[in-house]
Amino acid sequence: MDYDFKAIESKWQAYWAANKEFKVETDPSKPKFYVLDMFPYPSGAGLHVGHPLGYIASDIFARYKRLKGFNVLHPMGYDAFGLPAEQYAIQTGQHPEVTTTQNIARYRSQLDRIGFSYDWDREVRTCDPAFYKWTQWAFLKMFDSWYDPDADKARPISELVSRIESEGYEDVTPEMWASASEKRKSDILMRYRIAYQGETSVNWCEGLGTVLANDEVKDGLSVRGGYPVEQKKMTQWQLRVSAYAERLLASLDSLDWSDSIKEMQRNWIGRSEGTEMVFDTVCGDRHMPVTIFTTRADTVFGVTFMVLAPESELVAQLTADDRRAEVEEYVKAAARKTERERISETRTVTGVFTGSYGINPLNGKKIPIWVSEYVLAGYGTGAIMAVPAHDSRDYAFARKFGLPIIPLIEGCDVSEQSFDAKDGIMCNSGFLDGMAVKDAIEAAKDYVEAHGIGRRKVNYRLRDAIFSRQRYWGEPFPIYYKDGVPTPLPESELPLRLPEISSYKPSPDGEPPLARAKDWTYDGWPLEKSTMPGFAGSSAYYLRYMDPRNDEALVGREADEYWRSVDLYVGGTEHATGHLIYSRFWNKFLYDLGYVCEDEPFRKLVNQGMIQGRSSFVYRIVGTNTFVSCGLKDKYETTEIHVDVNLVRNDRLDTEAFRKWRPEYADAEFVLENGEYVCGWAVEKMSKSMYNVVNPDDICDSYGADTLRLYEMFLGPVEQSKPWDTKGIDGVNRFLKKFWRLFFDKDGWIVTDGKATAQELKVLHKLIGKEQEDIENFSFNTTISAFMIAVNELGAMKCSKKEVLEPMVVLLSPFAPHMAEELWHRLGHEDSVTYASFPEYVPALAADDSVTYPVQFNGKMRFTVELPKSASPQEVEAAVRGMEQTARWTDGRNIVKVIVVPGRIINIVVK
RNA sequence: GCCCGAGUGGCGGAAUGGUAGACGCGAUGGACUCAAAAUCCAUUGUCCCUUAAAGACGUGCCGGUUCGAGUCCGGCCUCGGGCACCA
Repeated sequence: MDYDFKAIESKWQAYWAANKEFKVETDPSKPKFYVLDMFPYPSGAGLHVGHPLGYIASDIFARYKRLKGFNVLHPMGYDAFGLPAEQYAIQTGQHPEVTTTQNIARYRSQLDRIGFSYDWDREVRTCDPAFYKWTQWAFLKMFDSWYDPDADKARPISELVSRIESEGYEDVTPEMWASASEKRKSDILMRYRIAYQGETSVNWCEGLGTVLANDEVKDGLSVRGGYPVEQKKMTQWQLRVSAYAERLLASLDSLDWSDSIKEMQRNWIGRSEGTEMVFDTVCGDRHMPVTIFTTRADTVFGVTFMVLAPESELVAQLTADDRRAEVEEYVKAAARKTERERISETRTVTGVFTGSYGINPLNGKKIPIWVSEYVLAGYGTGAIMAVPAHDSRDYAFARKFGLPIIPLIEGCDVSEQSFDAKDGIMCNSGFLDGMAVKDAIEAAKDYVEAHGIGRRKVNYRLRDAIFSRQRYWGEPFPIYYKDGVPTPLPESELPLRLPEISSYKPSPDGEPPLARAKDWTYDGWPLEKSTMPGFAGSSAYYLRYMDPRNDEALVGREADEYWRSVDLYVGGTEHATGHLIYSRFWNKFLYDLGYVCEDEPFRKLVNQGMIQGRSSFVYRIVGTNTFVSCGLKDKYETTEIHVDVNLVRNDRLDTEAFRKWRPEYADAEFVLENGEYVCGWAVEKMSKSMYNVVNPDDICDSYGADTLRLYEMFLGPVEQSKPWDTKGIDGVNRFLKKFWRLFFDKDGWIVTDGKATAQELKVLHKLIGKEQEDIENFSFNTTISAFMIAVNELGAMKCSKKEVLEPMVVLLSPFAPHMAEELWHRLGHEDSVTYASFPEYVPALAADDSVTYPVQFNGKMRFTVELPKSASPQEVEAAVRGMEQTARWTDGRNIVKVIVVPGRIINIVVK
């Protein structure tokens, strides 16, 4: 009886769906485990074989945890707002919701074929009003909160208001507040709200007609679409993520994430400890204090000039009248440049002198103040003290404009380049002379603080997140403008639904598409016209899965306290500085206000690698329609042409299929080698234009979902990127057939009730031990190898005993659930194998009774000796020393010591 | 430039400091077959050699620690990823 994967897979997929086999409820009697995949954006192209890699891994883990007795939450949904659907809408007039719904249906059918154990009753879609109600709700909470630095957490803004009313806060006095207009009060509170509106320099992308967050821009181009991005001052909604910088950094240590992703987040947060220092400045006869930030307070004696960012407000105030024209010209030129241009012109040093001077607070020296692009307005104070001897950027600037360079470290050579390293002994530095740099930094900080010149300060690179997008297909802001004052919609009005509009383009006067909506008002006042960015909907979706149909709360108390946080999160590294920061921020905010009980959303994170494409090539002889096999192509002048990988198997071209592929190849001729046409290949990104996209549906058709699952895992470690290469898929397919043949021969079912031998039990228990250990370590490829060995051994022993095979089916079920389900039922079970228990591992049954020790002399392998497993290292040594008499082993030399590595090896050191 | 990660057969990849190359693919030979497919068996790192035995050499390069290093340490090289005027 043959393994008929088609019948088996469709049968059990239907059974699982009909019985809602993976439906899960809160069940305090069982321990919980929450396994989550990063939900996909349903693109029009559908899934290729790379997408399910992480899903398969997490599904194996989820199924394993169920067998281990956990109540497993394993949901799936769609990140459904986004650019491609909107751009398609702009081109075709098709409502993005229509496209999105179609794409979701396609994704769903593709996912279903692979046999995932999702609880589909918990599906969420970010574009569903019932879902985005809670995105809007969270925004309102952020609008209605401020970050209290004393409590070090977010608090309701009403607490700040009462504090201002009674005692004032920072520069706001109770009197000021009492007499302030509504507009003025709103402006004051905007400075503190977690979700606030403010003018900043934003990444404006003309090509997309919207602003973008920092993580949506790479190399000066938009990540989506690759359009140029420029800096523009605009008033936008923002999230005060920077208030959480320290907490986001500190709790990274407690997370079970890969070092590389934690490091990426640390770099993105960019904590830097330094000093803020006040320099007095003179512009004509006006004096003005200017604050700078430095991490090298020890180098103040080497300051020879100061630099302001072109965008800094200080520039206008510090420009002398006779320099004004030139400075303004420079500032304008800098503003005109796109981010892209600034990057491409890296290291070309530009700048202009302001005509004013700063006074070094430590030695009273007068130093010129310049403006240059290399100083950023958004970091620190937008002004720096320049120490050319010990900072490479200051050095380049000083060289270009002929400014003095004063070395501060004994023996350093600054004739060719600056000395940036923080080691050596200080000189030319007054009271710091003779100190080591590290001590001097601290001494200088102490001095500066003691003399009221400045204070210690920690700066972060992490910026607040720009939260407005000038687009249609996103969550509308629950905000309206009453007399021009941003006012939150009452919670009872949520969700605020996206209005229907006639065209998805920006309005003729350059406003976002929502400006086209009829009657986009609340209570007679205009509603906010921008929408939220892509990361809004994905920031708390993991919480919604816990309680997806709750109309009263994002997540109910009971569900939250049971499921708490995600135990295992699987997804790609591309979200390291976007989604994974925003989600952590969002979660910490909700935690501060008591809406969730865990401070961190994702306990353990596994980043699956990318599956690249493996493109195939044919070689056409120039000017002909004749194609030459790869090995012979050097004998002709040829052009390399991508050929659809689905026409190629094991690098051999199906020439008939090739002729039918395209009309122009219908009469193609071939020059073969050994009767075959061999294709060339290269690893490239999987994409339509390279004809290297492999659809999982095709693999399911020809090999089955179980083979696909096994093969994707067998390809190598989950975390590693690798090209998809169908070569080798026969191996795992063969394994499944062999497994099947333990149960069936050509006449049918052959499983017997006989008692298992010690040998057979050893094979079984070795596998149980190995699988348990490997799955916990997320090492699935080695488990599959162990499985292959076990099946080969059982096959060789002709073992068809139920006592052995039944646990084998359970062991197989996380990997090849369809086959396991079929066999499980044939073994007489009524229930799904989902409810089986993971077989108990008995190490004694897996153990060998004797061990073959390799014996080495001075590390050189000489012979082996077989000793009982139970022998202690001392007994092993005694046994070996007992053999010492056999002199030829030691060549007349004496044994110095015998090293016994238990269970492993014996090494005899001779001299 | 800075910060991570990785370099192992023809290929994908295994190896708590302990017989490197598990497992799979591919290849070669064989069995079964009229034949093919499927299946099964054997061989498969390199060199030396007619073959075998036995040996020598082998985990990017150079050095070190150790009885013993793919693994640990120091210095390079190459590739991949992230950040990039962050003072």
